[in-house]
Amino acid sequence: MSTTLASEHRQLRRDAAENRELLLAAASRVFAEQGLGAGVEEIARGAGVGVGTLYRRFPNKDALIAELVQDVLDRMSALASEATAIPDGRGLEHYLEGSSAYQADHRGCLPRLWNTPVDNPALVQLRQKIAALLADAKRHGRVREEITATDLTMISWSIRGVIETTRDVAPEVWRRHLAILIAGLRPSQEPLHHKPLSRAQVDRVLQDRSG
Amino acid sequence: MSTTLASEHRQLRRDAAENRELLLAAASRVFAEQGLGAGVEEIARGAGVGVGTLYRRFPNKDALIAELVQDVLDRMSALASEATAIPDGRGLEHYLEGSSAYQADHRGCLPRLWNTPVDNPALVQLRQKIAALLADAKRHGRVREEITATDLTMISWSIRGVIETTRDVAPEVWRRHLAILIAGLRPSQEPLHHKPLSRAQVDRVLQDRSG
DNA sequence: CTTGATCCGGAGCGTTCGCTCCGCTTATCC
DNA sequence: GGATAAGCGGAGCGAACGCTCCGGATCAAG
Repeated sequence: MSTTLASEHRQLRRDAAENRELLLAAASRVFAEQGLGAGVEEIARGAGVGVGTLYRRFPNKDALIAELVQDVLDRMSALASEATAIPDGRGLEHYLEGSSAYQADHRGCLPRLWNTPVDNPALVQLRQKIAALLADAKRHGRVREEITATDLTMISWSIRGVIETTRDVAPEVWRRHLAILIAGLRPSQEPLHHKPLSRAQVDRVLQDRSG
Repeated sequence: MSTTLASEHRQLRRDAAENRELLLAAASRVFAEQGLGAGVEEIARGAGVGVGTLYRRFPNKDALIAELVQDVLDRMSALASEATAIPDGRGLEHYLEGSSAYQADHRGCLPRLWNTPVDNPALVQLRQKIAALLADAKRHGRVREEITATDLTMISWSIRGVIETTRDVAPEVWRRHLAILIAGLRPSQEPLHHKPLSRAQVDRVLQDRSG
């Protein structure tokens, strides 16, 4: 009863707070291994608690997933920051490889972004970093001018499709697919002929997934 | 009792045979609209019959899906044949666009290929046509030598990911994604650095999906 | 027309999955 | 240590889905 309403949620009993953390850790692990389709029972068992406890800490499965989004965004942001240090406009390629590798190791991590509001500060910040990487790549002539940030989002979705399809048989082929995509980003005589997604459309894709 | 055992399945009563066709037509339509997740009840209703009838004609849902594979393969083959007539090595690009457009209009059509045996004659033939298109594209310098037929399969999976993600918001953006991919296939100074899938790996991906 | 094999509809079974409810336990405060 | 609010496990609910079963309808051969 010591915290004010301003604080996110009221003080939990020590055991309850601990279980909450155990649940988040178990969920992260189970989702990474099995994808978001993993059952709540398995997550609870992984945390050493019952499903009842899970549902006392989180209103539903989606809310539990939403809490994990921050981790993904933080990891992506870290990757983007690392990439910023890379010279000659190669940072963008480095970032695309790193974020794809992360996706490959964490099954449900991209669809997990479903539930984040589009004005999530971490997301906004990540987008800024990616935009900077893109601008740098263009400046060094490694990416053509007509490529937009939304094209990079689309590329993520595309790589996700390859990873999901091939993970069991050839867990590293997405790298070849990414190489082809990167080659497609290079300056070229042939324009692309088709309009990119607008930012609003990307947001709607992310949002529509929640319902 | 007039047909010999050589014929696929014994003579059905007229009403039964008719219902069988109605079910296939309904399944094709419902799967195209809703994807393979559509319930059997809806398919039966679409055909104007009960679920019992569906299960008397087909041992299970997967078998019903498998019967539809032939349609998809036939359509793809037709597209590939059309593409063969296109000059200057542009046939491959035409085929990729056509098959992607077909996927965009028929939700479950690519995962539907799950259930086809890898030695399905129609599949073998389709692969030959695609290989010819690829060779022609290389001959005209529109695609680099290191690209393999399995890369094209991987590209299909990738486009499928984009289509599934964006269909509701921007049903045509997959075209931009494909344009980037095609640009990535063009001759280039930079080699791809990563090995392609082997044919056997592609087959295993298709096969593993059935279980 | 009769007769019997064939086929039909749809209620309902078993399973899976997200989620709730309740009798018992435990941390925390005095 | 005693009181009590908070927390706990897991049986079980309801919905969704693939599939089965059976009493009654229907086609077609004689």
